[in-house]
Amino acid sequence: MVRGEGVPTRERIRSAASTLFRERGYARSSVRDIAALAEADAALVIRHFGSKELLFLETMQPSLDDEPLLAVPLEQLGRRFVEVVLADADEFSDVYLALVRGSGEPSIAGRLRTVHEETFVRPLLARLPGQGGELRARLAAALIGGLLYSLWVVGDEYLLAADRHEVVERYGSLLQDILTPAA
Amino acid sequence: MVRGEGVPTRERIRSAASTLFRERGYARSSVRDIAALAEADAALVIRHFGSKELLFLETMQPSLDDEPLLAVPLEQLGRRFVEVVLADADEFSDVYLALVRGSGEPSIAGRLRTVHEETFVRPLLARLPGQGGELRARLAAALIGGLLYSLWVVGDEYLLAADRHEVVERYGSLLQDILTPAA
DNA sequence: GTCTATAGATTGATAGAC
DNA sequence: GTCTATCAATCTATAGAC
Repeated sequence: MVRGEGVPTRERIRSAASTLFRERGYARSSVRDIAALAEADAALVIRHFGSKELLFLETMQPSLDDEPLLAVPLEQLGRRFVEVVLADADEFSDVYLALVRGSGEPSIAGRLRTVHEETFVRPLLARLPGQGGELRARLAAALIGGLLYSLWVVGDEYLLAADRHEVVERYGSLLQDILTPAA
Repeated sequence: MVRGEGVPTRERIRSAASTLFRERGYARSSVRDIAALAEADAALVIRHFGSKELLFLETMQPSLDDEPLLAVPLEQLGRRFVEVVLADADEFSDVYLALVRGSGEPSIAGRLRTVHEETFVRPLLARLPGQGGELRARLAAALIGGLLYSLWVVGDEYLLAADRHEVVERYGSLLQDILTPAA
């Protein structure tokens, strides 16, 4: 690592924005703060990305690796989904939290809706064809959201400290119940 | 209704703050906006309530009428809880949404935690004594939160338009499953 | 209790030299 | 591409007259 070398300003700004938005959220991160962290000029932030809002939308794009989800038999999808969500939590939770907390801003609310749709609803819906599938998929997505909400938005310390395998087992089996009802 | 009569300024400010915080959230509601809606002076807002933050905390105190929850047999608590949450949604959802969206602010995050604890976890925990009760109560609270999250934060239009009785039946029976497991 | 006036800081964004 | 300088608006909060 040589000082003055390498990373283009635009990338340094992107990286700094990603860090700050995840740590403090949209409202509490100023363009000046981002510029300072990137060791760049505040004017360049706007110059490169148009506005603070566009910069937020460009950097806050959470994605789950849902490849493993599609590969597993339907009877195991419940536990598997919870497992994947918790496993990717480090990459996923901060960004997701920023979207939830920023969702007072209409454009951010739209992004949250899209992410919820694409990440939670769509993969489930694909596995639940036929009558009643959509309601079950959306209630299942609500259930997933509830776990993230409890862990990352509320910050339930008991759950955060709980044995992960037990949470996967318990909550995953609930999820399984709505995907493939016993009765 | 006679102009110039009646309602004290302090109450007009409180009412205006409640309206604006619920409609726009914490970050997007300014002291000036609140004063304007209350037809009062901006300085009086601070004078009466100390700060914008204290005004928010004083006005945003959601409460569920959990009387019906205590009266019902444990075997019916799942559906009943979902029923109550959805029935009180008009009073409850806006305030809860404001807390979630404002939870980037540490003091608001604390309030959200308290409300989650008192409103969701405590009533369930009271009904689930004995070993493993706390984990079940907290996972159940997560499940409840997930429904509110899907409906009010994400705004899942399919669920919002769905038959309420069916949602109560389906989601309530999931909740029941974690309160009183079949196996 | 209520108001005017304003402090004092911070905000997002732009113009224009280099 | 990068910078200085700054605009113009907004913000919370306070001081002090009435």
